[in-house]
Amino acid sequence: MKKITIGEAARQSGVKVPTVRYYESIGLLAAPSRSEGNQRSFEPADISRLAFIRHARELGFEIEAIRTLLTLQDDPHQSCASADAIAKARLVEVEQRIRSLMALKAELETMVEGCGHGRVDQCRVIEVLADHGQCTHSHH
Amino acid sequence: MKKITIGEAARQSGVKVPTVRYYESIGLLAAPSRSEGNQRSFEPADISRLAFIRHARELGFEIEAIRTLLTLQDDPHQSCASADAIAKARLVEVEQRIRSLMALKAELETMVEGCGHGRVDQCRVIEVLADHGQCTHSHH
DNA sequence: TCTTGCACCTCTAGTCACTAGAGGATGTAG
DNA sequence: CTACATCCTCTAGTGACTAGAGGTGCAAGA
Repeated sequence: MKKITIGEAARQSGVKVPTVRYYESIGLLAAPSRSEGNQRSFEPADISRLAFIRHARELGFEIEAIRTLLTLQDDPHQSCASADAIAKARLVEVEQRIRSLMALKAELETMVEGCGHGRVDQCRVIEVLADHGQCTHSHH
Repeated sequence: MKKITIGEAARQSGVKVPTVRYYESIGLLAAPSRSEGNQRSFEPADISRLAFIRHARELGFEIEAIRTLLTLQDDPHQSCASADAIAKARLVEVEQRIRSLMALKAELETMVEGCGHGRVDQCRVIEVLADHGQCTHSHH
């Protein structure tokens, strides 16, 4: 019976206040009931949902993927094959992203090590950027 | 003396045609001379500059960082300390990003492994998302 | 009771780095 | 000369928010 304000919901879920309103506006969260003075009044289930969304966002899932995941969660008798597929796809993406960031890290290290803190014309940072500019290496 | 069209510049630099125009519009690339019929005519130096930008973008540098890097490149008698600082900051970011992606990968693996391809109410993917939802772990 | 002051409301516009599309002009090969 | 690719400018859209203007609601202290 205690009314949960948007500020409280934000604090408990870790989602910012304007973001909660944004999620409502795009239909990721059902519009909550309102107080006499037109203020949103959330229920505990909304907090869990917001926390779910936040966690999924932190894991890098896109809003549309989260929408699917939430639909699945709303109907627990469905097969979880799609949830599994979404997570697997994300795993592949993440593995790819890690690989390319490792390559990038190596490249940045070469730059930074090579920089003797002299003038720009001897600078490895600029040089590496310019030199590799000609190459056609694959993008993410 | 041979005129380089925007299409040719795009092909040689690996930057797409509309993106070349976009870079010109934000002042990252000087406006090139024009043909009688108002078509852009680039010089070889523009191609190098575009390739430099492309490479830096692939390495995840932001446009404003690239703008600084380009200013530095334009005046090679400056100290390269700022180029070095930019690259170092980026390296720290990348290392952090790799660390959090590794954690994410582990979490996704738990999800996917645990999924017995049954119904949603036994699904690890949904469960992990919902359970960790309550926790307050640091973001990106 | 009044008033201070924070939290809430809606709405629009801005962010970043492009990308897409409309509607029209130019340049080149056959 | 006629296709047709390529070019031009312009506006608007993307994702996932974030910021700000201008106003209302509400709880606590004087």
